[in-house]
Order: sequence, then structure tokens, then C-alpha cells
Amino acid sequence: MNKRVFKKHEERKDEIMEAAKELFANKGYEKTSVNDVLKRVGIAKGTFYHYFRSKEELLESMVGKMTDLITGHVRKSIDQPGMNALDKLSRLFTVSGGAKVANKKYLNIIGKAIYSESNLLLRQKLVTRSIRIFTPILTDIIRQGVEERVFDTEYPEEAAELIMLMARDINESVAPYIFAKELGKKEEEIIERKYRLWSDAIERMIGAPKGSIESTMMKLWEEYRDAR
Amino acid sequence: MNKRVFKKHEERKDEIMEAAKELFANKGYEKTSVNDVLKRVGIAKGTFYHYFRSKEELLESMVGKMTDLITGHVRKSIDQPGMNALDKLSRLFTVSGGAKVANKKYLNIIGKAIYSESNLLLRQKLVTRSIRIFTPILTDIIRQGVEERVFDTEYPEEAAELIMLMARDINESVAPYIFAKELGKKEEEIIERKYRLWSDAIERMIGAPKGSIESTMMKLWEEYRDAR
DNA sequence: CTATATTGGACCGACGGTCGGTCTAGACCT
DNA sequence: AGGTCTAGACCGACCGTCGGTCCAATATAG
Repeated sequence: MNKRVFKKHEERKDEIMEAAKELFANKGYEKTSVNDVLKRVGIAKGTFYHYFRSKEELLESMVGKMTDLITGHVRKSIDQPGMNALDKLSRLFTVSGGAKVANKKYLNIIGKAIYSESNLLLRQKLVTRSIRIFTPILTDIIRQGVEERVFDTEYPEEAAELIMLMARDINESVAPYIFAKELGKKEEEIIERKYRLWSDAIERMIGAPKGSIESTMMKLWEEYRDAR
Repeated sequence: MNKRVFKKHEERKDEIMEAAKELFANKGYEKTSVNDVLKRVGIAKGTFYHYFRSKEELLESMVGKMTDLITGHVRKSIDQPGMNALDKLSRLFTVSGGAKVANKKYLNIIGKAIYSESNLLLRQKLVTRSIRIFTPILTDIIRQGVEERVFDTEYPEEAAELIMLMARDINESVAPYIFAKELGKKEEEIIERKYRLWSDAIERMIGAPKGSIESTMMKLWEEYRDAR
């Protein structure tokens, strides 16, 4: 039928993942069939299964690539000697949150996709992996903070895990309002109240100075709001 | 082929849901086919789709039934005039947690099922629904507590939501240890530390007296641990 | 030219769901 | 009481789609 087009291994693989990302974002993982992906890329079944053992492995690879990208940015911006714990914490939130804002045009699509009902698996894999990667980083930051006497907690490890889980919570809680069609004064107030309460809870949990986290979070939120 | 057996509408429907519950618990929702359910109940395809519009509607009904049961218990044990906010809060945790301990023999199966990878959808639907139901109840309790000057927060509504979400977190965080084959001293310590930190975080969030929630949680945990 | 990596698409069983039709309990007649 | 009628419980062949397998055909490297 069609002329065959040969590509280098990694190139093809990336091409498939890229196509899948867009399809998953638009239709959701479960509702996107392997055939949809084939059609989009312009390849046959055999080709797909030459690169991925299953549909789920494709998802896994995609998620891995996405999280690796974010992690890289975060690590780079934090691994600087002489940086204090509070700054690092601020950077952690800013960069991991900012990775979204970076490709702003995709944010809405991806956001809607991730927080839509039809993408449970994708969201779960993304979140689980992020938490697994970020928890040890956050643990180190908290430990450093305790040494610097700016944080005060007995269990940095557990606190870090709980904070990461709560980060997911606040995102999920705020997502419906952020991705709503209209973002009016009323919605903004709700969002701000939630961020404030959440920041406060975390400050208390690790014994951070009052307002230290809140100020970062509010700045991030305002930045995002104005970019809309 | 088979003799026809006639049943009353609700009876048959319950029968199907009961069979599905066990199958979902053992194999997971996605891996249980409609045909599996049919075989178990001893009915034909058409009969199933006479009662449920889809496989997912079956899941929805099941989840609805389960949550309604728990909600009933909670409501009954809390809706008593003259009960103070702290007692109500304690009851809320005890009863909603105790609903599991009640049918102890199912707990392990259901627990493993809910917290297994293969039951994302079931877990999500169960959790989402529980949160939606319990949040307003918890909001009222917090409001009452603020009036009684035993709690101190400006945003009872948001605090309630965050607490419910955090309840899910602590459950998920602790589940792998609780449902582990062996529950040694080391695991117990981890679990206790998590519960303690979590209780503490919530106490601080709603300005509850130190230790007020922790004591309830620890009692619940010990009760469960000894029942194993 | 040979060996290997890559590609194409026919093919498969299992899945969720549809459909036209059968059978019977119980309400309603006479 | 016995006869008739009908709502709705019940059946299973059938459908399109899915993820996944298989192997022949082809391009490229050496």
C-alpha cells in the first residue's frame, strides 16, 4: 500500500510517544485505541509492538519521560551548595509547578486530561511516580532545614511523604475551579482560601516560619492566574 | 437449555451485585468480565443488561450501596443532641473506620482489593463518593467545635475537605504495611509514626487540643492490630 | 550477497454490549 | 373457578472493537 518509511529506533519511539501523548490528552488513555495511535503515526500494528510490548508499556514510557524531564529541572535548580532549606523548598514548589506553566499552551489540555475522569490510570501513574521521586528530595530539604533550625519536626521522612500527598490533594481540589470555563472573582477566592489553608497546614507540620510557604504558593498562583 | 428461574426484581439485582462484589474483590473490576458475573449468578447476558445498562453502572450501584450503608451508621451514631464536637469527631473516625472492622473476615479481601493496583476505578469511585458524603458532615462538626471554642479555624468547609482528602492519604500510605504478609515490630512503628504525624497535622489545622485526635486514632489502630 | 533490524497487515480470542424473541406469574375477566 | 392477557424476567446468538500475535516482505548494514 503506502510507501514504507524507515526511521531510526529512538526517533520512531519518540514519534509514537508524542502522538500518544496528544491522543491521551484529548480522548483519555482508555478511550484511545492502539489503532488510533497507529493511524496518527501512520504505522502498522507490527511496528507498534516492535517498540512497545503493550499499550500499558507505552503509557509507562510516556509517564517516565514526562517525570524525568521535570525531575531534571528540579534537581538542577536545587543542587547548588550554599542554598538554604527555605529557598530550596520554595524552588521545589516553583519549578515543579512551573514545569506546567512553561509550556503554557499545553497546560490546559494536559490539565483537563489529567484531571478528567477518563484518565484515571494516567493520572495515578504520573502522581505515584512524582511522589516516589520527590519524597526523598523533600526529605533532604526538611532535614537540612531542621539542622538550620528553620524547620522543626521529628519525622522528616514521614512529613515529606505527607506533604507530597497533600500536594496532590490540593491540586485535585483546586483543579475543577482552575479548569472551569469561567474563572470569576468567586472562584479565585475559593482557590486562594484553599492554598492558604494548605500552606498553613504544611508550615505547622514541619514547624516552618509562618507565611514562609504561603508567600511562595501565592506568588505561584498569581503568576499562573495572570498568565491565563 | 437451563431451567428458567424467576425472581423478584430487587432480589435478582442484589444477587448480581453480591456476586460482582466478590468477583471484583478477588480479581479486580477490570479483570472481571461480564461473562464471569453471568456464570457466577447463573443467568444470561440479556438478563444482566435487563438490570444494568452497563458494566460500569453495576460498579456504580455497588459502590452506592456500600457507601450508603456506612453513611447510615455514621449518621445514626452522630445525630444525637447534646453531643459535643470532639466526641462527634471521634465517633466519625471510629464508626467510619469501624465499619471495616465490623465485617472483619471481609476486611482483608476488601482491603487488598481496594488497595490493589487492579482496582483503581473501584477505589476511586468509593473514595470520591465517601468524601463527597462525609465532607458536609465533618464541616458541621467543625463549625460546632468552633462555636464550642474547642476548635479554631476560619475556614471549616475547606478544612473539612482537606481532612477528608488526608484521611484517604493516610489510609493509602499505611495500607501497604497493614496488608503486608508480616506485621512486625518495625512495620508497627512506621504505622504508628504516620498516624501520629497525621493526627497532629489535623489537630493543628483545625486548632484542636493537642492529642485529642491522636488518642482516638491510636485507640482505633490498636484495636485493629489486636484483632488481626 | 547475507544477516539483521524494521515494517506491514491479516488474523485471533475475548471483551462489552445489542437484539429479537421466549416464557410465565399474576392481574383481570367471565 | 377456570380462562386469557400482558408486563417484564429471561435467554443466547450475534456484533463491532479491542489489545495482542505472527510471519512474510523489505530496507539497510557489513
